[in-house]
Amino acid sequence: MKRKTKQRDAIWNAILHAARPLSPQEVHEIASADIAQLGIATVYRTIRVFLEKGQLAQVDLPGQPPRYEKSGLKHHHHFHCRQCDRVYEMEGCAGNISALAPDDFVVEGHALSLFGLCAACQGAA
Amino acid sequence: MKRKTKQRDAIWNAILHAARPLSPQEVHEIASADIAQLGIATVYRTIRVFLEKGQLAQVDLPGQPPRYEKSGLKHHHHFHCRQCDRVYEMEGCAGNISALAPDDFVVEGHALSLFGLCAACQGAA
DNA sequence: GTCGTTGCAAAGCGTTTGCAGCCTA
DNA sequence: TAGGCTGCAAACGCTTTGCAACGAC
Repeated sequence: MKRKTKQRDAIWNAILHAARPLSPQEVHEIASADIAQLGIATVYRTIRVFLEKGQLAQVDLPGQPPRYEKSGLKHHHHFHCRQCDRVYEMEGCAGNISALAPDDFVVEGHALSLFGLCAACQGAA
Repeated sequence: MKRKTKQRDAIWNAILHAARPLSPQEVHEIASADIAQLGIATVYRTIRVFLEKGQLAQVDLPGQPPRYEKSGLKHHHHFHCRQCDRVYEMEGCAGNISALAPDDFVVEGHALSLFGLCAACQGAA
């Protein structure tokens, strides 16, 4: 990344102002409000550049395409609403999870996610 | 599913005898030992039929294509080896995980997975 | 013989890449 | 002006679907 462009500004702003991890499609939709004919390929390329620079973190949930949030957040997990498909941040972490693995396995990390209905979708149901 | 065929036998046996969840490709490779020119499309179609019949359960891990294991196993979680890419079953479950979600969210379930190196890959390293 | 099932090839779908033109520095 | 960046369209990898032939019952 050598140059500052309005496409990159729009993409970065979209991610920064969202309070939750966004999929490439979500980023594209939001950033398109600023730049009408923004190409989806540019979104993918720019996300990758941000990842390599360490500005973005990839959020993988089971059975879901990757989403992205700004990096540097402290250890946390996610809640996936099965109705609106949005992903929310959750603070905290259940401890002692590594103990579940066999003794001769090396545990490098863990992923935990909850799913169900978010407050908004619960009210709408 | 109305008829018994050697393709379905081979696919079911592959899954049954594996002690871990298998991807469609893994199923195809294993079952191909029985039936040389087994088509990958048949594997996908048959897996779907087994899913609909409830004989199979889908195992989704973050950032991974779906894998499949026979259904009816008691609540458990998985370990993903980043070296050999295999997925292993783990017994047990860290309790009280639902408490992480906001109070006004409805938690329907959780997914927990560990990643690192399995015993075999650790020895090889 | 019927019709559920199969293998092959084509179609889908989300993501990546090639390339000519654009635009930042 | 140079060359990084963009949009478009083609290419990709994995999964699904269409279709004619096969084979279980």
